[in-house]
Amino acid sequence: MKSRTIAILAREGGVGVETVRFYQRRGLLPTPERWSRDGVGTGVRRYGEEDVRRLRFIRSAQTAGFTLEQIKELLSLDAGEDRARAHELASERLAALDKAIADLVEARTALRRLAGACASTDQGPCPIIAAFQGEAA
Amino acid sequence: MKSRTIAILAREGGVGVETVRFYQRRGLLPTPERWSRDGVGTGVRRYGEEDVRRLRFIRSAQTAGFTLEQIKELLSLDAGEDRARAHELASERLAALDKAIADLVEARTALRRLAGACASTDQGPCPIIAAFQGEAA
DNA sequence: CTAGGTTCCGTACGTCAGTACGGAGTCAAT
DNA sequence: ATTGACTCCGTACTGACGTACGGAACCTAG
Repeated sequence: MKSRTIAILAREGGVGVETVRFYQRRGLLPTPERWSRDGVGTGVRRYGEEDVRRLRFIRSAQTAGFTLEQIKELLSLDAGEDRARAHELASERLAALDKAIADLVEARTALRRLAGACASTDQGPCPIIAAFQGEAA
Repeated sequence: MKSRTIAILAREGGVGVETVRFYQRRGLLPTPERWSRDGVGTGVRRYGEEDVRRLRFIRSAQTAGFTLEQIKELLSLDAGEDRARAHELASERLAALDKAIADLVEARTALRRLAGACASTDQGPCPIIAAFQGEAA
């Protein structure tokens, strides 16, 4: 089972070793006991499938815009029964995500106009500020 | 013309006074000379329409994901002739914007499934981690 | 003319999410 | 058994974007 060293866990999760340690300090990942096969010395910590899944989940949740603090809460909810809270967190984030997407689409429209205005003539200054006026949130 | 105090400029631009000063330090907004109507004392700095426009542009460009450093460059280009550079900056950001939007849409899909999985049953833990597996960039 | 609110300025602090460093201990291969 | 890579741990630093503080100067209303 728990055969991975921290470097392997990090690689499988697509992050750096320092990041794993950072998540442990933040309570997002468990810090297993040190362990040595032959019982000699203090050994190093070893990680299993479950840790890889948690780590990958953290990355996914981050792309959904959750903060590490919120992800920590989601992870704790995963083991518990408080589906109301889980649903609440998800809904809040979903609304924020909708707004973020709308904002970005709007910004893209404004920016396209900038690029267009810039390309439409080929002399003099590019009217950058004008291209943005009245746009975006 | 230049009749606004810094607090008024800040309010019209939708930011705080300290933020205006911060932008000045970063070279995104000009720092006009102090000026007193009656010629007595050193006076305070006054701001006009142009400053409001610049400030609003900064906010818009930020929602388009430009960093303050890039916005500074855009502002300097606005006065100049280097439309090739302006076009380059805009194109780069446009591509980044497209990717960001796609990522967020993907994250939203994953999150919707989470909320759905959570709502589909009403007992036991909400399968949060499972709902995300294999999703998102 | 005085009380209060503002402005000005430098410097310090805050947040979020890491990244880097350095020395001691540990592990795996030769 | 030695070498070289990796682990552990605390602490410090980064970068992007502000926010707060504190004292002196200033401006405005009563």
